[in-house]
Amino acid sequence: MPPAPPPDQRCWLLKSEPNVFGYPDLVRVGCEPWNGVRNYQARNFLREMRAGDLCLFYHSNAQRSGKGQTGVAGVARVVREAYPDNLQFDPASAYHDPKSTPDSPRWSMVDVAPAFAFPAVLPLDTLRTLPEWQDSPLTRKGTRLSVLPVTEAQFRAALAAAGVDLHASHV
DNA sequence: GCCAACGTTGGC
DNA sequence: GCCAACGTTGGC
Repeated sequence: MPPAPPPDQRCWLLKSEPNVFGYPDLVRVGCEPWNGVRNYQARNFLREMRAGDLCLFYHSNAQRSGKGQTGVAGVARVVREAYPDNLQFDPASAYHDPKSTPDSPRWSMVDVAPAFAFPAVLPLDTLRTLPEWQDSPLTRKGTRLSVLPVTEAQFRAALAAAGVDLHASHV
């Protein structure tokens, strides 16, 4: 028997507006199809996700909606790998894509479930102060990807800054 | 293929 | 509400 391959778990960041769907909503529903992504680069990242991958759950635009601070609210886990986004075929949806067909769906989604919440939202301002996050698209002005890869160092730094003990979290 | 107009994102 | 910085669209 060959040795088991090393786990190639990757880390990601998912943006969501908390007034639309926040981390508490994810906890409430238990599992959520991450649909509505309509950017090719973000879609490609969705397709790279593997079951078990961990995602920082980022609350964007939180101030506007009075839903707390903008920043990372917790960690989600990928529980189902990319499959066709249901909304692209729904004419009533704002995410309907008339150019997409069931034969060759253009857009994908994954299912995510809550892993653990941060004790408090880790503010974007704090994230910006972390050396690991200096070069991230998230902290650079004008980059608006809603799905983006995060390095393991960035992931660990975020958890540390949030006061999360990685070992105690059963990640 | 170029590029101006337009729409969207998202911090502030 | 403002607006910078993108991505997309569509005329040519």
